[in-house]
Amino acid sequence: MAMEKTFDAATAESRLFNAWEQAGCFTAGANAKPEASSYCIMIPPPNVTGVLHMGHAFNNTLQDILIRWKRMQGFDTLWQPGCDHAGIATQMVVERELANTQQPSRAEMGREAFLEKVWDWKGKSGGTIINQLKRLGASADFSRTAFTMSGAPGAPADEADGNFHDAVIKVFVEMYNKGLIYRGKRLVNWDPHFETAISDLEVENIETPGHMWHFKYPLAGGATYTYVEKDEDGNVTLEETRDYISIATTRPETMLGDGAVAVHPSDERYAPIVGKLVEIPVGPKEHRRLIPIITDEYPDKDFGSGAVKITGAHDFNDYQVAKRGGIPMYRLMDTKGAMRADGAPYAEEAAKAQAHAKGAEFTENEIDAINLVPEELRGLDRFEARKAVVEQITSEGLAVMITETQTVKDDDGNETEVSQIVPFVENKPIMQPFGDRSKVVIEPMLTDQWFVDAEKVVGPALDAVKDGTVKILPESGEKTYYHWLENIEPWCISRQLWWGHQIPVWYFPGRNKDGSVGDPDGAYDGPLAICASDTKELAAIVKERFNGAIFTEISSDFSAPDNNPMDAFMTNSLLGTNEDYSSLVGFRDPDVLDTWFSSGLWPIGTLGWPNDTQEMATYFPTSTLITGQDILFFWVARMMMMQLAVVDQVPFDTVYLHGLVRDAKGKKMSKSTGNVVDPLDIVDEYGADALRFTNAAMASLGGVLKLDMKRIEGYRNFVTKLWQASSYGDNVIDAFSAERDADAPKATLPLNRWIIGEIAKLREEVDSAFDAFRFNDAANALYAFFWNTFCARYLEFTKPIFHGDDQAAKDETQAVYAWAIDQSLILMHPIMPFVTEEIWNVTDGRGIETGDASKMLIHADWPTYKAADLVDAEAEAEMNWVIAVIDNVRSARAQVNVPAGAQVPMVVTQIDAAGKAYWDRNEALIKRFARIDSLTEMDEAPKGSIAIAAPGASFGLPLAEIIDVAKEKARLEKTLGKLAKELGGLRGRLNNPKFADSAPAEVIAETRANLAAREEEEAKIKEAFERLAEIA
RNA sequence: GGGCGAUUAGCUCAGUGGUAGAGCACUUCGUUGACAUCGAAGGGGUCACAAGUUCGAACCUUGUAUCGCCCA
Repeated sequence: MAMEKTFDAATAESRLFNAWEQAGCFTAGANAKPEASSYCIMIPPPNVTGVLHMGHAFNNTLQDILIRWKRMQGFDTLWQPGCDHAGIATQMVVERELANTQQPSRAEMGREAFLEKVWDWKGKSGGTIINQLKRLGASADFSRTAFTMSGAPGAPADEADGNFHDAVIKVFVEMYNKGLIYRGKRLVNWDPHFETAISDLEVENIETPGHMWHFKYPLAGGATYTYVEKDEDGNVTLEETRDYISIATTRPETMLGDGAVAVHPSDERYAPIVGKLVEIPVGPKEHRRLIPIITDEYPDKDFGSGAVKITGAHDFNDYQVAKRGGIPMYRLMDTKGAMRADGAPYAEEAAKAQAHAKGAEFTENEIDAINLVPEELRGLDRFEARKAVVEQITSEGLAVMITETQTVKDDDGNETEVSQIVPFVENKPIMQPFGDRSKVVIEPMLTDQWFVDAEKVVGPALDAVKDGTVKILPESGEKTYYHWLENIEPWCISRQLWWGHQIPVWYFPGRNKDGSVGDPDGAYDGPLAICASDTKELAAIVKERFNGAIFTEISSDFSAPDNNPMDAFMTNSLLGTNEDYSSLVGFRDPDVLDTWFSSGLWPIGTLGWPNDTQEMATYFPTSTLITGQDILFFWVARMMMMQLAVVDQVPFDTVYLHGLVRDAKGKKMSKSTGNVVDPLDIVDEYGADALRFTNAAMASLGGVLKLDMKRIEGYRNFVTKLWQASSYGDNVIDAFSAERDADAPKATLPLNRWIIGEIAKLREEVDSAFDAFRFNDAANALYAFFWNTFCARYLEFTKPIFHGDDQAAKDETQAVYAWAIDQSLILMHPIMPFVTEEIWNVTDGRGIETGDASKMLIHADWPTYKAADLVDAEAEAEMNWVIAVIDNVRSARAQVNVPAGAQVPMVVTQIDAAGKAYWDRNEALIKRFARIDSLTEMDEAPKGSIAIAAPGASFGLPLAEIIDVAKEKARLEKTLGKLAKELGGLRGRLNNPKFADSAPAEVIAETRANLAAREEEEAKIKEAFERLAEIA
């Protein structure tokens, strides 16, 4: 059947994809050879609320290239797709939908009903991004699409069969029992909008306009000191008596929770007052707290006044200082970021804090219970409180004042300078943390959270990369990996959300034997906590531990009416004071696990662990992970730690990291800049193959990814080129009618022997590029081969054969042409699956219409032939000679303005035996493409000829009457100039005795051969130049 | 401030010690029967700078400058 004029990507893509999917081409193990090794890629699970963006398109193109390549090679492949449940993002999406459809809010409907809504939403809309991947041609095993919440309680029937939930819970319980997970009070990123802790990854630090206020903290009891400032040379520039220390802050509202003022130990200005007490200048005057001046390495002497207030509960740096110095950390805000309104009146609370400062013992929880917000600020939003605090301090005269001079114009236009004393407030940009979803300012907050003790599990993850078990590409990624893991922090894994894996820990509040609040064990001041994988296991633990006590659970949804954790407290406390419990009432921790905790188990969780599955046996450890370098820490490192901690094996052997896809100028794509490119728009306009080829060509190791539309257009043209060359084979030379074979046809013509060898070289190049994850090298090799070698040379050179009457030559060339196209399609298929499959199909009706997967290109055998076997050096030398003659003639003609269409005569003055043979065999071809009508042998070229030098031969075009002699002279002079430069370099090297001594023999031989060739060329051109000089 | 990286043709980028490359853009020419989403022929680079190692450096070392990214 004749090929259409052009490739219609829009209709072909969906038709081909459906045919592949229906024929089961993507399923695990499809096209595997018997006894094949396995090759597995885990998709980095996109967010279930996500839509496809360029980053996904790039990332998944690379994965698909590798999978298709390995699948064609006969490996037992699995590309495992799926999504993560994205706790915060999904809750946000569903809550927004509830609001838009006038349904009750999350809080109104309660936890259980809300989760039902989430599952409904997931069923309706959760598959968006996975379906979008199909538009790219992604050949993942969609029948295995996984979800990090599958199998969770409350999951609908179609999500209940997965067991990701079991895996997550089992890992938590095991790590808890091994002491790798603990609960504690620690500073976390708190999102006041969603009222949950969030991970560092979900925080965006953005520079925003802010203010730096300067306040005076008076020394206690009116004490004074001499404050001295010196310049670089030690000269005194300021000396005065002060009764205060000056503090600079961007967050005055946190002053209420200050625990100390810190200065650098080497700061001489404050040395006299270190250890003294200062008064926090806010709050009711009669209850002002006193805090100490301490030393710490953290303050920067040159920043602000050099003195820093320490608010351990609301700042990450201060937290470290407070921990080092044993400074109390007072929490000032509630979960919404408003100033606390709980607790006793301020006077009472301030007294507690002062008592603690003087040495009274308080537990962590007791300190946390202290509310140091004065009555008039309680309940205010933090930004409102900030204004109020600034106002209070300023009105009390405790702001640092400066003189500001302004020029003012009066009504008559006279300018006068007016000075006034104003509070010192610097307007300056400050880095502020924002929640990436909520867009509100993140509040560092001291809260109770669950943590993985990362330090205890980091060792094996470090070793696996250090000893080469796992490779990270590009190599610089390994350095970053070490740096982070060697300085690892505890990992906060609890989130105050409803959508997620609920933490499998139950609390049993009660009363200690001495009557104090505590757990039924009487062990410590928190409630008793028991970790178990489910309530059945929990009941067994309770029964055994408390002499046969029955376990009764109350709901942990304390937002529900009539449900209060105090119920459990009351019930348990009524149960007597000895160990004879008959029943214990507990509730489950309401928090859920960080989504990354489940994503961290993606490799084993998707393969069915903890069950002993065939997939685990076959595909784990997996092979290659391709992901963005921005989640090296958050995901890659955690997968390493968790898989090693849980199954004692690395999750993959190679990690390929890539950067962010940017616009053509290198700017980040963002909605606000308006430079976002939708990959599906590109697919619509240029076809998926063009986008994929662009992605591959951009993917140099460690390279920056700049997406340029011009480039996509160029690769769309390449798709067309491939189509046209195939259509020439089909419609013009009828190459595809005969039977063909995977092996190269027998060929006698040098042209055909040559292209077979070129294909073999290409196959090696493509394989070694893919092996080394150099997708760009593979793409460039394919592009250069097909455009410059196959189309510009081979295809053109077949024309004289089909215009001639040598039937044997025609038959052979048809066979070789068809084979070369087939091989090109195979080698290009991983990068451009659609157009290649379509051509494969229409040139032989193979597979797509019949649904026979074994005849589709996607399951064709990847070739293994070697250049060493298929390259014919003789044929190669001959074709290179022919090409050199044609190129030289064309170039010379163009430069001296011989009309391109003119047929001209040529003379040969000298030619060696090889050259003669080459000429004789390729005369028709050379004449056609060099536009030569005759060749005459002469001893000497006619005066005024154009000189053509070829290896072993000298030609001339006797066109004295047509050409511009001056131009020809200029051309030859230019060539001689270039040659002279090259010759100089080559002779310089060869004449240097040290070069002969130190350089490898092959380099010397190569240099000599090169010199000889250049010298021959120079001699010919000089001769021609002299001949030309004779006539002009 | 700490860590990682970059600087090569007008633009976007390859190039891990042996004659500086590609694509795009540019100039000139072209309705020769695969293809104008094309063809032919060209121009264009002190490889950021400086010093060093080497027979030989875009490439290795050190420093400087500028620019990114990540973490504070």
